[in-house]
Amino acid sequence: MYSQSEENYLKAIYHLEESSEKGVSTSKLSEELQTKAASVTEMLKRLAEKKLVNYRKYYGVSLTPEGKSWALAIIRKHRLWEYFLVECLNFNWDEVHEVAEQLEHIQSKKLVEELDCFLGRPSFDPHGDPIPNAAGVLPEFKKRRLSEFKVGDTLICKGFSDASSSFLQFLDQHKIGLNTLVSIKSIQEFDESMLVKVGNNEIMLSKTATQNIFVERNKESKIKERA
Amino acid sequence: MYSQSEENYLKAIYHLEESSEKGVSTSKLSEELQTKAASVTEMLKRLAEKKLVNYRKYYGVSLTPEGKSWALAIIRKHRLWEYFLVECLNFNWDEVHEVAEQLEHIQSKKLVEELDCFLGRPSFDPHGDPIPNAAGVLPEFKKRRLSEFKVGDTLICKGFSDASSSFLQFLDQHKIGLNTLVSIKSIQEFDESMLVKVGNNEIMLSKTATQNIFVERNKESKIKERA
DNA sequence: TAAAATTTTTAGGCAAAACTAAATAATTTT
DNA sequence: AAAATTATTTAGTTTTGCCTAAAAATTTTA
Repeated sequence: MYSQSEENYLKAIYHLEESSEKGVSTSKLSEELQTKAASVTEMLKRLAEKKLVNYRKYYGVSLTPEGKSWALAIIRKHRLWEYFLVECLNFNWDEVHEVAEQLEHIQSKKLVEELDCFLGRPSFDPHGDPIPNAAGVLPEFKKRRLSEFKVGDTLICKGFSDASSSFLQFLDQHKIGLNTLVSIKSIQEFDESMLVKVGNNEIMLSKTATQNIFVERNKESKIKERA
Repeated sequence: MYSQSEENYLKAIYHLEESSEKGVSTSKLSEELQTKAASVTEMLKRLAEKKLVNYRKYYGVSLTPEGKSWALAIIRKHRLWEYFLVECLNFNWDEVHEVAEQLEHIQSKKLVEELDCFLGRPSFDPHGDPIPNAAGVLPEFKKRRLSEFKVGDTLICKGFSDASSSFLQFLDQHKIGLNTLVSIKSIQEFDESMLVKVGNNEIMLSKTATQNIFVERNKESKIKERA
C-alpha cells in the first residue's frame, strides 16, 4: 500500500509526537531517520498529498487519524515480530531490532493476525513496550516494573528495558526470561533490593535490576492467595 | 546486499535454467517476471557487472556459481517461510506464495538458521519442493508420491502438489496434513486406488489423490516392521 | 526591532528500476 | 540468399527517494 520509506516516516513521526511536547520538526525527523532535511521536506509533501499527515510549511508536521492508524499497524507488526524472535528463535533482546525493522514492512493481514494468535496475543514486547491490538488500541494497563511490587506478590516477567549485555547475561544465568514466574520473598529496606524466588532458586536482585524488569500480576496465583 | 529486484531476477533465472533444456532468454525472463524485455536487458547488464550472471548480448544468460548460490539462498528462505506459514500460522498451501515472496528478501543469517532449527530442519516445503540447506545443497533423496508405495508401508505426508481448493478441502476433511502418518492397507488393482489408515479412520484415495501427496518413509515404523 | 544565526524549503542532480518507441541483430520463410 | 518476422537492445522518460548548494523564512540576539 505505502512504500517502506513512507512507512518509516510515519513511524518516526508517531514516535516523535509521543516523546516530545512540542510539534515534530523537519530537523528532528531528519535526525531520527538519518537523512537530510531537504529529503524530509520532500517526503512530507508527498505524505500530505496522501492525507497521512498535516503539514504546514515551516511549522512542522502531525499525523492525521489515517496516518496514525497506519503507524500503529507498523508498530504492532514490529513488536509482534520482536516477540516472536525472542520467544521462538532464540534471539537476544538486543539483536531483534534490526530484523524487526525489516519484518514490519511485510504486507499481509492474515500473517499478522495469525502470528498474534500463535504467540498468544501478547500485550508487551520483549523490551516492555506495549503492542497495539488489531484495531490500533494500546493495552490499557501500563507496564509496571518489578520494583513497584511488595512482598508476597507473584509476577510474570513481560519485558526487560534497555538490556545491556551484562544485564542480559545475568538474567540468562538465573533463568529469568519472558513469562518466567517470580515471587517476592523479602525486600531490604535500606537499598530496596529484593530476594525473589525463580523456579526452585532464590535470587537477590538490586534496585537497578528490579526497575528494569517489567512484570504483570499472575492471575492464577492471585486466586490462590485468596484461598 | 542485493536489491529485491536483483534477487527476483536471480531466482527467476535459476528456475528457468532448471525447467528448460535450452538457455534462458530475455523474453522468457520478461514473461516470468511480468516486465518488458527492455527492462530485462538493462538488469542483466547490471547483474553481469556484479558477476552474478554470464551474459552475452543476444544469446541469453546463465548464473555464475556466485549467482546460483544466492538464488539457492533465496529459495531456501522462501520454502522455509512457506513451511512456517502452513505449519505454524494456519495458512493453506495456496495462500503462502504471495507472503513468502516478501519474506524471502529479509536479510538475516541468524533468522534463517534459527527458523530452520525451529521448524525441525524440514527437507521439503508444503508443495513438495526441496529446501536447500544452509550450504545451498538440495536434499539428495527425491520427493516421492504416495502412489509409488505398496501395501504395508507407513508414510509421513511431506507435501501436496498443486492443491485445488476442493482437493484441499478433501484433505482437511480427512485430517490429512503436513506430517500426518498414513499407512497403506490395500490397493485396488483395477484403478490403483488405495485404502489407507489415518489416525483411527480408513480412507479411500483415488490414484489422482495418491499422485498428489508427497511422502517420506517413516523411519520409526520401519524398525517396528523388522521387530 | 534590525541584524545574525538557524531552520526549512527550493532547485537541480543522481541512481535504481520500470516504461515506450525506435533501431538493430538473429532467425525463419520463401 | 534475400526478405520477412521475431527477438533483443538502445535511447529517451518516469517515479521514488536520496543528495548538495542556494534561497527564503523563522527565530534568536544584541
